[in-house]
Amino acid sequence: MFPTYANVSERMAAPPALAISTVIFALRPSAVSGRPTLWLPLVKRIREPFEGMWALPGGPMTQAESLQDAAARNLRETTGLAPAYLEQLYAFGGLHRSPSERVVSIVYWALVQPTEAAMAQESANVKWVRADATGPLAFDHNEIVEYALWRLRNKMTYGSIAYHFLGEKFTLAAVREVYEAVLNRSVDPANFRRQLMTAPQIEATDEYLQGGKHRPPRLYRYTGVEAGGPPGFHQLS
Amino acid sequence: MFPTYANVSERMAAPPALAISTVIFALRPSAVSGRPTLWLPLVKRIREPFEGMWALPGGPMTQAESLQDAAARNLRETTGLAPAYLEQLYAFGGLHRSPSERVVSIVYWALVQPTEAAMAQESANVKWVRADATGPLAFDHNEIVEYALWRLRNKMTYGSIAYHFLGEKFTLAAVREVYEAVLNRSVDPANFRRQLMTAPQIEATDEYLQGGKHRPPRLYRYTGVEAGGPPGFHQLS
DNA sequence: CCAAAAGTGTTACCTATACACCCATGA
DNA sequence: TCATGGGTGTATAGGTAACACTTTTGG
Repeated sequence: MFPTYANVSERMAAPPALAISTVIFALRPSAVSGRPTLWLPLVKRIREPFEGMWALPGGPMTQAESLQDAAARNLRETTGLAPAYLEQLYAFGGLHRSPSERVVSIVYWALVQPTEAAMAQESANVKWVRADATGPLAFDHNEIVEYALWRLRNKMTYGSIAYHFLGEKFTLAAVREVYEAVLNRSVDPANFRRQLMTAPQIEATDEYLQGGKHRPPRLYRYTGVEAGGPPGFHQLS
Repeated sequence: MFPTYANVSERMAAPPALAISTVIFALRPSAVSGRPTLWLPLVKRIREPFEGMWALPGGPMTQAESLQDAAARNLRETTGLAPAYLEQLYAFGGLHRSPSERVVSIVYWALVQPTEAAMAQESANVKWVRADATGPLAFDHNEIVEYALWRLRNKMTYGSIAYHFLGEKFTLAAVREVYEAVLNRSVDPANFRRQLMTAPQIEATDEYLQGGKHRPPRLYRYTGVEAGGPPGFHQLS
């Protein structure tokens, strides 16, 4: 099963195991308040260590994929969705993350647009939970989720990733609800609207969202690109 | 030398090689203008691939060290200096970064305070170059340096890492010169001074820097901590 | 006294924020 | 018509940038 080494020094020089994990965020209306809240999927561990506990989706790194591709595949297999946003979070490599062997995990975080069908794709081994109430997780995954939340909030405050939670067309109120859900505070609708209007990447359509109880709001479109990385580095591999 | 595998599928499942590299920034007065500029150390490759070319300091990952420790050791061995600032940059894992085998590199970036002695620690296999003129490097190291520069500038604009380039006590003009060197533009001394003064982490001493040609400037001290990570995550492993 | 950097004062402008107000629609 | 969210107007405060000005030292 494992490669054998001729002597001790070769064994010491062997690389740690390498794994990929993903923190996948989606926005879903709360059952109680109806307002959107942050959710993420977990998978149940079916072997030791931490057998039976919930953990972030992930798996061992293979030779044939780039890091980004491995993370995207991981996301697809877990949620059935294509990533609207995918970015590297951090490489975790502490000595005692896993009790059995040394594992270095490269963690990605993603935003997906929750289709009704895909969210229902739960099973005995996959469940979605609120991001702020995951319960105890395997390995150091609680820390990882906390850090991912911090990065998400940080990017949200000045950045334009909010749109990746939404579909092609959206109301400005929907964008505001994304902000409120992620930052966990209320935002003045009037000022928020003006801030978005000054951004050249927001384009008004001539459509209105019908079917609401009140005045139909105008729909807008996001025309920016912003891949999951710093500007000028279109595909960091 | 290399472990052998029983069949093809096991070989495919073998992990990629794992390496650590560091981008080490130091500020040194330019030979021509006298103003401080950004420099970094390179090492000459003594084996294939890219034998004879210059590359970032680095080496294979070992079982016994955390990622942070491995990077710190790497830095010490190359510069002889302790890191004033050390933070993970990115994990690079493209399929064709190395022509021979698949390598995933976890790259750290560091700031050091250049002592005269340490900067002189050059040899046939180690040289310091200006960060904006490294020449062609081995592997994808040119991209990595570019990305590290982008992160450095980004953190500098709002953050407090500038002090890690300096000693314990410094003049406000010295801080300004750090900004100007990194951001590559001039900064208004009057406004810059006021911005720093409002920051509570800057503490005035009652000492003045003597020996200059003009009015002796007051010395200040930095009392913040800011480890190399996001707030609340004191030691991401 | 002069040059030059240290350090202070003043003003214009821009943006975040608070909040009053009108508009359009379903019920 | 009323309730409610969509959308506009406006006054205020705080921060940034530009730049004139005073202070203090070495030569």
